[in-house]
Amino acid sequence: MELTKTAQFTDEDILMARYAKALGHPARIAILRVLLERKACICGDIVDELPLSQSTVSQHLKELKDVGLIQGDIDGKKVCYCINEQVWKQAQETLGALFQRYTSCDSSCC
Amino acid sequence: MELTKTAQFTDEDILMARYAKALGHPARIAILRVLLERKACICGDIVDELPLSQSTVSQHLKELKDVGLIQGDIDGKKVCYCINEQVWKQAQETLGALFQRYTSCDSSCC
DNA sequence: CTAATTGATCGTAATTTTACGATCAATAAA
DNA sequence: TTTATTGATCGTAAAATTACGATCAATTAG
Repeated sequence: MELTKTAQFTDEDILMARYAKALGHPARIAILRVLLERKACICGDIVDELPLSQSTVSQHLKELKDVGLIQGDIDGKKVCYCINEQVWKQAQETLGALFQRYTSCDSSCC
Repeated sequence: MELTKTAQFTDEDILMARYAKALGHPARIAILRVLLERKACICGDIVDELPLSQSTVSQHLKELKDVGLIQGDIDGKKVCYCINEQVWKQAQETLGALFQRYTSCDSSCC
C-alpha cells in the first residue's frame, strides 16, 4: 500500500545537516582548529598547515564561509579569516541540542 | 619555495569529521530524530516517516551504522534500530569540545 | 507448502565533492 | 613601471554521494 510521500525535511533538519556537513571533512576541521588556536584571525598560513594545495584549501575555506562559520576580510594583500561568533554559537546550540536529546533508556532495546 | 607537505590529518580530526559527515544529510538527521523521539528502538517505520524510498533510507541507516552512531538488531521479521549510547556520547564530546574551544576575542579581527 | 512482509543489497544514473594545476586580479615591493 | 606575492576562481578529472527500482533472503501468516 504505497502512500505517496509528501513530507519534506524540516528547515531545522536541513540547517543542522548543513552545519554538520561543513564539518564533515578533516581539512575543514583542521582549518577551524587553526582558527581556534590562534585567536586572532590569520590568513593563508592555513595553507602551510594543511597537506593540501592552495587552491584546495581555498575551496574548503569557501565552503566554511558559505555556511557562515567563518568570515574573511581583506587586509591589504592578505586575507584574514576567523570564526564567525554568531554562526558558530548557532551551530553549537543546534547540534548540541540534538545530542542532548538522548536519554539512555537503559532498559529494553538493542 | 615549495616545501613538500608531509603533515597528514590527525586521527582526531578524521574521527571528528566522520561523525560530522554522518550528520551531514537531512535524512540522517531525521532518522536520528525519530530514534530519539521514540525512546525504544523502532524498525523501518522510519521509512514511513521520511520522504525517501525504502532502499534509500536503508542506505542512510547503513551509513549511520557504519560510524557506529546507531545499531540495528534483528527481531524476527523486523529490525530494531536505536542510538548506540557509547558512540553517541563520544561524538557529543568530540564535537562539543571543538565548539567549546571558541573564546570570543571580542577585539581585533574581522 | 505458498503468500506476503520486511529490509538488505545490487546495479545504475545523476549529482556533488574533492583535489589539483593554471590563471587572474589586486596589492606590495623593487 | 616591473616583478613578486597573495589568494580567488576556472577547468577538469576522479571519486564519492544520493536516490531509486529490482531483486534476494529470511521470517511470518495463511
